Amino acid sequence: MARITRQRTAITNAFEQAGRPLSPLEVLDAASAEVPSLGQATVYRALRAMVEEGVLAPVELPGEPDRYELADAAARHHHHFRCDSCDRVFDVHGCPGGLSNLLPPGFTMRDHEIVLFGRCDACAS
Amino acid sequence: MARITRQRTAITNAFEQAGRPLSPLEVLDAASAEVPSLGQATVYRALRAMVEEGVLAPVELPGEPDRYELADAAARHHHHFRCDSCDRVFDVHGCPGGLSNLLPPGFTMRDHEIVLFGRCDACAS
DNA sequence: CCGGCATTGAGAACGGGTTATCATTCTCGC
DNA sequence: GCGAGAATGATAACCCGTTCTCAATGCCGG
Repeated sequence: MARITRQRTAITNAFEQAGRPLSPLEVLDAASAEVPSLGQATVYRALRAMVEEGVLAPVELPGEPDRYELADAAARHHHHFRCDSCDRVFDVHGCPGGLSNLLPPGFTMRDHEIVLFGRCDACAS
Repeated sequence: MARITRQRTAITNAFEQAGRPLSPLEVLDAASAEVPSLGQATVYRALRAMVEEGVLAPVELPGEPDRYELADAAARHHHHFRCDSCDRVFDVHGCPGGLSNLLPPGFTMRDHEIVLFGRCDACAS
């Protein structure tokens, strides 16, 4: 995984232009505009490689296939919003905090995840 | 789905004794103590029927198969804790609130989910 | 206590997301 | 510009949770 190919460039562009977590299929759709012959095997290979390289971070939501987002975006603590209508996922910045107060006695918290569900701005209208 | 069988009774007992969300396999393990011949098809059938009857509610967490919990427990707003060590899921009562403040402009929130990760009391020691 | 028929259980089949295969194509060091 | 070998793409295969199949079992109304 060292060579810079048209396919990898198109995949990277897809993430930079989207600015939100993308599923493998969304990546395929977006990058296909740039490289029409793009196959899903290539997308999966690239995603895996980019996660190993630390360029992408996986985003997993309940009951759905993994999505991915650029690691530098993931580095800033944030959560996710999933639109009921278009199924797209968006980053949500900020965090209510105080979650450790909810823990039962004897439990210790390492991390937490918050997912909001509703309608995005495009679908709300 | 009208008959009361040993299998269904054992499955119901498993939930009442556990007091936490159970995966189909956890249900199979627990109820097998009471009905050794229990098959997984029966567990899946019973879970589906009980969800349709409104007795159970599904609990979905990122990257894992669905779990289920008694509907009356689910009726009270709560969230979930997943132990890194034993993979069990527990209910967590309470909610930080104020999540709608995190929404980007134009977005509307219908619901939210919070999952805490860490070690349960049994695994912390 | 019978008998109809819903339920069960073992195993096969399914479905979707993901990964492997392998001949072909393309990148890039030289 | 060459050539080694990495990357690609079409397709088959895989994984694993879930559902189906069907003969055997067992619940329960009468």
